[in-house]
Amino acid sequence: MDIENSKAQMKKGILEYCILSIISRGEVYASDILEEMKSSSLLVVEGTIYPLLSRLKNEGLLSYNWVESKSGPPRKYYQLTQQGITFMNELGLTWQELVKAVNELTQKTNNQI
Amino acid sequence: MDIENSKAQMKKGILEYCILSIISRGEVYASDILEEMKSSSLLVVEGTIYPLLSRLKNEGLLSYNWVESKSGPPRKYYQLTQQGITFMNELGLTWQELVKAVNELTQKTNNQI
DNA sequence: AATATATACTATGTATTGCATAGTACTAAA
DNA sequence: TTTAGTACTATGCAATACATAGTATATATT
Repeated sequence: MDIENSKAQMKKGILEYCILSIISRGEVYASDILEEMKSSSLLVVEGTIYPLLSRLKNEGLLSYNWVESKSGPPRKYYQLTQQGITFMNELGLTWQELVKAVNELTQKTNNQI
Repeated sequence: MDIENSKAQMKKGILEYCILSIISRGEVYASDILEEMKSSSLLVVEGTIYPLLSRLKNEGLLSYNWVESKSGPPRKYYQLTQQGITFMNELGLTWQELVKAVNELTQKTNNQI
């Protein structure tokens, strides 16, 4: 039985919310997001974030500008669309409800073990 | 863009923890768990819970006794194994760390929007 | 007694998602 | 010109929740 796998499963569903949240603070490109997630101990890798950004863009939650870089190929700087902002706020509510529900459910337990 | 889907994705990774937690309070069978989850606004359905219980049992986190029922076929009453208790506690730690990390990450944001 | 209904568990297939991996393309240093 | 670093793209795999259909048992209804 692998705790690492379960840990990864827990993380899965909230990546979307975290990434929208990071982008909402100001324009960033993929590597900025990777950095930010790493520093929050929510490790993510390239293979995860690029497809996710593409998906969110295709769904109309994000848009981007190409920006030239001095140290390599151009970068996609992402920003939230109006729809993205709305969606992020809904995810925030969902997250809070989830935390509340899980904490209530599991605290009943901890008192008895 | 479907908020319901994202909501479902968030829920995915924590079901395991919730179910172990419920079982740790005392022996229950599948329908008890379904009831408990529903009353915590963490809706789950049969098709989810039966395979999950089987998986956890095969992994050695749960064991069960057959108990006769007056209103239908016999029931599997589950309990945690020692390994299951250990694992549940690890999941609890993981959950708390995750909540902390996500809240810190997203609160930075909310202050600026 | 025979059928219908409710309950409980089983089995199979699907969709979504994170991730591993390999590949392309561009810039700058060596 | 080659090498290293950076940024994005494309493909396939594994894990999980869920939909759906099916099997089996006990009680209720006729």
